[in-house]
Amino acid sequence: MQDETIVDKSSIIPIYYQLFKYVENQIRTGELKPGDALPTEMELSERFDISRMTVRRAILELVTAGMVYTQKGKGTFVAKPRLDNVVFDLNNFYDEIRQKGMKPYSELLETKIIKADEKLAKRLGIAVDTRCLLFRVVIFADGEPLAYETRYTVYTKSTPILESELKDPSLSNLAAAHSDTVPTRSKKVLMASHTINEESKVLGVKPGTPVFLMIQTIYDGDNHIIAWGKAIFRGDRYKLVSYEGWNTEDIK
Amino acid sequence: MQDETIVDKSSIIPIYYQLFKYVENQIRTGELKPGDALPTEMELSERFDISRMTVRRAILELVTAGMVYTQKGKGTFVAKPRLDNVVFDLNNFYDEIRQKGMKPYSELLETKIIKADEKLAKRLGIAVDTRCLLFRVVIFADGEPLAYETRYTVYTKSTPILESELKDPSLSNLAAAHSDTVPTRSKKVLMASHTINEESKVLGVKPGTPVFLMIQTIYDGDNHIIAWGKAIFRGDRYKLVSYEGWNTEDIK
DNA sequence: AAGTGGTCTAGACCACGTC
DNA sequence: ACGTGGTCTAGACCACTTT
Repeated sequence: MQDETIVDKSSIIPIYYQLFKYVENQIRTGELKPGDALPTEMELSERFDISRMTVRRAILELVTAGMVYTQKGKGTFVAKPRLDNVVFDLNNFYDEIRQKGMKPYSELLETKIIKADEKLAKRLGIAVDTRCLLFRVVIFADGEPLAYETRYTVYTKSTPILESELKDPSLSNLAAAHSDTVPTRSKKVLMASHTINEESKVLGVKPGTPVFLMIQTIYDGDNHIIAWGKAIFRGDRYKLVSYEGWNTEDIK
Repeated sequence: MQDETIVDKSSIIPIYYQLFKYVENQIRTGELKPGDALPTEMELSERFDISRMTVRRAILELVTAGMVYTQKGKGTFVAKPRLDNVVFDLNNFYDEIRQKGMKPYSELLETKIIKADEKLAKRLGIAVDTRCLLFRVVIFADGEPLAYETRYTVYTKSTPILESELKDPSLSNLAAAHSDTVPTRSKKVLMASHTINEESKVLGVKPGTPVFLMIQTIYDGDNHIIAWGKAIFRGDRYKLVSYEGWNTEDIK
């Protein structure tokens, strides 16, 4: 009992991928509906005359894609698309701007070495008066100011500030260049806010313009904070888009 | 040549998982640094006296976790943590509120059947005057208004509006209940904005308070729009948090 | 030619759920 | 007792990279 019309064993395309696409299509077209059981692994193995391990590889891909779920001792079932979750995925400003077909450019407003005051010392988890590096940067898209960032790193290495850092700046690069340890983790918090006076001037907008406010903290492997940053970006120019569910390619 | 001190073959814990954790730890502690090559699959297989397929399973987990990458014909290498990407992952309001230890509750301001005007018809991709269902809901956390949602769905089924829908409302549930087709995809756009008069009153804040504005569109399997919604949530009460890199559990 | 990861096989035993 | 998915083995051949 076998069916070669679906799976071509002589094809260059891996068998597991062919089977994955076959089942994916069955789900997409509604032939298999949420809650329905898939054929058992043995059944698929026999039907297409392929080994069970190969079937399992295909099912693993479906599980990873969130389209099916398995239950030990029971079977494999079609999942309901989870549409109530939202995932906003964005890259650094430079890549995001380029991706939209615009030209990124950044202007360094200020860079200096300072001694940490109480507030900064707390943010970086260091002692007061520790030497720190301060950066103020404005990021432009096609000549228009889009974001305003303030960054701090501990300045332990006395490394000179390189031109290259100013060209495509990101907090983690900054942290990597001026720290003894390797940045491995980051935490970012996004809030809705509006500009105050200084920020309005820098971004060239009216005071009170809606903005996103993002606080970033970068950690090394020992969970020590090695950098802290605040980014403000214009709500009228920047949107976060999220696609959820199956085969979201079509609506992008 | 084998080493049983790392991998315990008699343990209940799967071998591939033990190996995964072992390598993960080597990377985490810096014993293996970004760019370093992992031992070859054959080498790991012989060293721990386990089959190559099991070694591959462990490596697959590391690849999925973004900690290593493979190159055909060359080897497997430790990846650099990508810290410039941001992923904001949030559930529906009810789950988010519960997760923060607060009590969610929603109040239905209005629900009625309307005929689509031009603007709504365009948003839902339907003809003008098509019958639609309108929902206006305020969502509370511990008695304090947090979000204000306006939702529209095409009203083809004449399904009665159930009490259960009002208890834990979400746009996709609404769409599922009042549409002939199954919601399988959604698009959400997040913007920074501020309240206007009506929204300020409903949320009990001053006009001009910073808010997140989220536009949701729900599609069925044929990419027809079956629901559209606008959600406004308070910027002073709601934050989006994102963790990136390796082992972000520790800093949560 | 030798070594690497990518795919695939045909078995095996296990824990779990159902009957 | 039986069927299910979860793990594991000891081979095999392939495409690719390096020597």
